Amino acid sequence: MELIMVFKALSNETRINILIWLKQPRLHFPAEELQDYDANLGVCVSDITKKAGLSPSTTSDYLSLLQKCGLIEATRVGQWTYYKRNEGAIKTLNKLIQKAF
Amino acid sequence: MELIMVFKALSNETRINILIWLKQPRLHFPAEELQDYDANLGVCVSDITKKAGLSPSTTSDYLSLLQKCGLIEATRVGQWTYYKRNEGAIKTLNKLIQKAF
DNA sequence: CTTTAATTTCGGAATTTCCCGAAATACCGA
DNA sequence: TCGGTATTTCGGGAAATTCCGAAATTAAAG
Repeated sequence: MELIMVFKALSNETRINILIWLKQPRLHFPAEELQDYDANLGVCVSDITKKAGLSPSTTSDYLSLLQKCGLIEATRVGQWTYYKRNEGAIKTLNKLIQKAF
Repeated sequence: MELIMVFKALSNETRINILIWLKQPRLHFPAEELQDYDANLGVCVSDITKKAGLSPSTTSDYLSLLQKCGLIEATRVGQWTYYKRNEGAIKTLNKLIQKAF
């Protein structure tokens, strides 16, 4: 968990929002898109793409950046990739920030 | 307190370090440079410049960026500008991060 | 096997950030 | 007022980031 990488990841409005959306998917995504959220898989890339209003490639880039620094995790199921928050890592991050600053 | 501005400010190694150095100046700056730290003024730009190993102009830029997003505050005394942490703002930031993520 | 949908990878133009040196400004002391 | 030190402002080249579209990849479905 590189503190500086995390801050770079979070210094972009869309990426911050993705993390917030994934905290409460039910609040931020249409119900019919959330069948797999209930299975604890997360939300798939195309749903996040729609919500973000960016191109699929950019959204995919952002998601893998967030994943690289540990904030979210991916599960591939068939042709879909589901992303959800890594709550453990986020808790660790909060503690790290508390300690460092 | 713009969360995104704060993250941009913190996505640079030197600026992170400045915040950490200012948390415990006695630990990070030579004793003879700290007369004014005891007066609760903070640490002056040239001391921070030496420690950072960057040019005075860059250091000055960084300090005013950190100030703009509220993380530190400046006191001008004669020809010196002293910077110290804004502990209140940093506490607020921690809470904000806790709440948002 | 072919088509179609979901996602990722890659190349690149536009924009922003990094960090410097030169110049300007602020302030003090002689 | 003049010279010297501390700091800030400004212009800009180099490097990184933003975000796209095209192409490649993966996988389901017909």
